[in-house]
Parts: sequence; C-alpha cells; structure tokens
Amino acid sequence: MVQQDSARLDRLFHALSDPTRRAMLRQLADEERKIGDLARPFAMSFAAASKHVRVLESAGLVSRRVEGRAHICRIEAAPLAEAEAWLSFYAHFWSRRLDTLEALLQAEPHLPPPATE
Amino acid sequence: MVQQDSARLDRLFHALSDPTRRAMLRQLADEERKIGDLARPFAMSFAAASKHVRVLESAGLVSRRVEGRAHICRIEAAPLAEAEAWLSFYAHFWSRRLDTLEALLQAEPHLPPPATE
DNA sequence: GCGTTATTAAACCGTATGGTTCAGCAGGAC
DNA sequence: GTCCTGCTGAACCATACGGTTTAATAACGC
Repeated sequence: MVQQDSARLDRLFHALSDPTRRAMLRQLADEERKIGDLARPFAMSFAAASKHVRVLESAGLVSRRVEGRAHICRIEAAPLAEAEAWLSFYAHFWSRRLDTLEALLQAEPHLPPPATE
Repeated sequence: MVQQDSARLDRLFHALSDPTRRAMLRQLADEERKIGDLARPFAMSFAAASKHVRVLESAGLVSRRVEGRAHICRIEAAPLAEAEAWLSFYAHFWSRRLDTLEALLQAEPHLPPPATE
C-alpha cells in the first residue's frame, strides 16, 4: 500500500522534474492536444516528445485517446492532488515560521523596517 | 528569471522524486538530525546517504550547520511553497471538474445513476 | 493501389543517477 | 600523542534518462 503510494509519488515527482514535461502540462491546461501539437513548440524530435508524453502518462498526469491516427492527450490533474497532499504535511513547517515572524513583528512594532538594498 | 525558476523547480521536484529523500525529510520534520542519524534507518552506506543530503541541500530543502565534527541538518520547507504554488495553477483543474460534475448532478436529478458493474 | 501523416518501436549515444568502496581529514576522547 | 567518530571526496559500476536516427505500423486522401 504505502509502497505503492511511494512508487506513485516517485513517478509523479519525477514526471514534474523536467521542464519540457511541465511545459506540456501547461499546454494541456488550455485544451486537449495531439502529440504532434505537443511536440511542435520544442526543439526536439517527435520521438523524444512522444517519450515525454509516456512519462506523463505513467505518472497518471495525462490520458490519451486514439482518434484515427491521432493520439489526443488530455490533462489528468487529479494526481497533483496527491502531490499537494504530500506537500501539505510539511506546510505547517513554513507557515509556522511565518507566523512566528509575524508574531515577533507585532510584538515589537518599534523595530525599524529591514533595509532594502 | 523564469529560467532560474525552472531550474529550481527541476531540482526541487527531482529531490522529491526519491523515496529515501522523502523519508529523510519526514525524519527532519520531527527534529534536526546529524547526517549519521539520517543515514541509519536506511540499508545503504553512509556515503550514499550523504549524497542524498546534498541533493536535498541543492534543492534548498535542507540546510546544514557544522558543529564540531557533526553536520546537523534542518528542514527548510519554504521551497515547498514554490512547488505548491506551481501545483496550485492546476488546482482549479481538478476542482473545476468536480464542480462541473456536481452542477450536472444537481441540474438533472432525474438522470438514472450510472450502472455499477 | 500509392503517398502522406501521426505515431510507436528499436537501437544507439552521452550523461546523470544511485549505489559501492576506499582513502583522507578534522574533532573529540583518552 | 593515539584512537575512534563523523563526514567528505574520488574512483568506480550498473542502470536510467533524455536525446538522436531509422524503421515499422496504421489511418487518411487520392
């Protein structure tokens, strides 16, 4: 179970760790695209783009439907919720610090503002 | 600028894509740890664990302070906020779908429920 | 049929990754 | 000083990654 989750998170974060793949997701956020359309903006071969799509697919971030000879991709953002859930575990960690900072600032309003250089 | 952000996201997501490193962060969420303490739970050499810490460090997720011969690591969760900001761009994507589904269900309550096979 | 289009598959290449081992070095204990 | 501890660095290895090119497959236009 946990091991499965872990492997899914591996794939998910790995898929997101590449700028090309993030850009593809960005494209897919606008509308569904054929793989060829996804590939076009990037200075890389068709085959390379196709591989990227597969990585996104194996992470569950993209689903594909075949229409004739075209493979049409759609974003499946739900897995990102899993990533967000993971991150949220640590969220208190930075927000707590900000809270502390805020509390400090409110407690000592006489402090000079930080110099901006 | 954007390029810098992109490279930072690369490092960040890549750092998170390894289960060992995520487990290390989990440990550090409890309290600061020496690298040796971080390494102990894992069936790997000290050197390997040390490398993992460096990956976390280069992603900005961990900071280190040297005390005598011990290197003490602390979690720096702030970069995760950047990841969360990135994810949040796509957040409407899954929530919107749920909204749409809900709206559909409410608008047409006469529809038969989907068959469950 | 024939050619073009959209895509995958396979083989390859250079580099990065995650791991090892062994040597080295600095800090504390004695 | 000597010895252990905590850590890094360097060399190495197998595998994975991101890219290429070429070949193969399948669907559409004619």
